[in-house]
Amino acid sequence: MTATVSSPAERRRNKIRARILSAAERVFAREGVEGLSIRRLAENIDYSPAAIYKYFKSKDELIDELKETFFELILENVHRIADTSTPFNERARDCVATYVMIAVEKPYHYAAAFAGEAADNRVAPVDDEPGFELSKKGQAFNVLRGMIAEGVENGAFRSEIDPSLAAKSVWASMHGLTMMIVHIPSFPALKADQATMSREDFILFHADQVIRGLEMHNE
Amino acid sequence: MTATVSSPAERRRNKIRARILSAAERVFAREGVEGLSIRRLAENIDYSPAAIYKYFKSKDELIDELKETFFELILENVHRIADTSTPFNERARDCVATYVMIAVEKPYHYAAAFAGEAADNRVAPVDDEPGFELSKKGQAFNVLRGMIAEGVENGAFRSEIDPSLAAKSVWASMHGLTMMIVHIPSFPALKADQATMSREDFILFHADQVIRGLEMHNE
DNA sequence: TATTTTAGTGAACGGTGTTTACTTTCTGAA
DNA sequence: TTCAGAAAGTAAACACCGTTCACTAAAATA
Repeated sequence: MTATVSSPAERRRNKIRARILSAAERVFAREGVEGLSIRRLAENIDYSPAAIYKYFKSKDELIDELKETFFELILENVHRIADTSTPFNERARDCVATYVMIAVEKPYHYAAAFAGEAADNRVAPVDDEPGFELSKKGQAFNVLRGMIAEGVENGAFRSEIDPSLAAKSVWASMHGLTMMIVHIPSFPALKADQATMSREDFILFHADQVIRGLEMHNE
Repeated sequence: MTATVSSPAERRRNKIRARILSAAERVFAREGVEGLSIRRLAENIDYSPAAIYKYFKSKDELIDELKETFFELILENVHRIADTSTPFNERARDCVATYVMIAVEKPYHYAAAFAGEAADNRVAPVDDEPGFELSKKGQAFNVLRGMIAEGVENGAFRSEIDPSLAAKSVWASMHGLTMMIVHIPSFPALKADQATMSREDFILFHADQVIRGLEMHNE
């Protein structure tokens, strides 16, 4: 599709860029923003600190790329579950659970992805913006919205539900559990109360609660 | 209760400590951790940077006190709603909504309260630990757990629900919405989709979803 | 080949949290 | 009242940080 008739120079450049990114990824995954310094990174790949700035405008831009790649991973996994043919309610629940499970595998990435004040949180292009490409985060949101719309249509969820609104609410709930686990490593066990449930089971329990909130009540 | 027969020296010391804290609070509320530097704080109260360290062991310890005071505010507000005599389901929903609404009034405080890896997240004292005092955060959690236990008892919530577990799930959902609003200032409006609902209404909608997840289904 | 672009660097700027050695001020007991 | 010891406060330094600038060396282009 995209014709990549890159010159040798360009290919060499991309290679070095990739080396920087992969060194950064390694440090970042282990120690987060705190541990990742330009100077340390430069030493790691045997360049001067200033050299990094020939490849990235700033530390933030570098980290942004790590985050985007990470959300690509989340998106792939959620998509895989969403395209399954298991019963709808179970499938919806597993999507929520999968988001959390993959996300918490790289706690620093996830936390960083939401740390910046006003990252790119678009959800649709405005009119016909030319080169617009939705962020992976935005794409993941759209999968969620589509799934909820499906539930409303097939009668699994309450008919008065607005899929866009509900998707935001569900997303907030997923986000919350993920952040809890990220920031409180022992979660759901709180200090001095015996853990009564494994983390995986708790994630499924939570996902179940979230989906239940959307379902029909016959009251 | 606590006999405060403080010497003049001690009172003077506490006064200065309080002055430091209040200057820190002012800066922190406006600009967060990034904006609050020891040097700037020192200049603000006309002391040398090193002087701060006679009153606080580290910047982190100083900020910890700001966070605890902040959670005291949340706790008070949630308690006030919990002690109301409005119908149970409505009351439960309002507790959740209030937590979020108060929390987002000081975004930097809330974000910081969960930023540190392993803060104090106890929920009960181990056996008879002598001078143990539950953090305000922990106390707020206990209010939530009590309320859910009440719901299970009076039949509003499903009988198989474990209040401790459910409280963690609900807490995660509240936390998630709060974090979303904190990190994405325009939430629930996402870029390039028209905001279809005010923030207050969305918080109530979310709280409602969360409580619904606990309710009986007659399926 | 001559010229322009690019890759890479060392040194500096202005900032950070924290420690250390030092002086001054206050306090509590003989 | 005097005097030892504690406490309050400080200037200067340490070891970092992200970023910029002036510069050289190498490669690409014309």
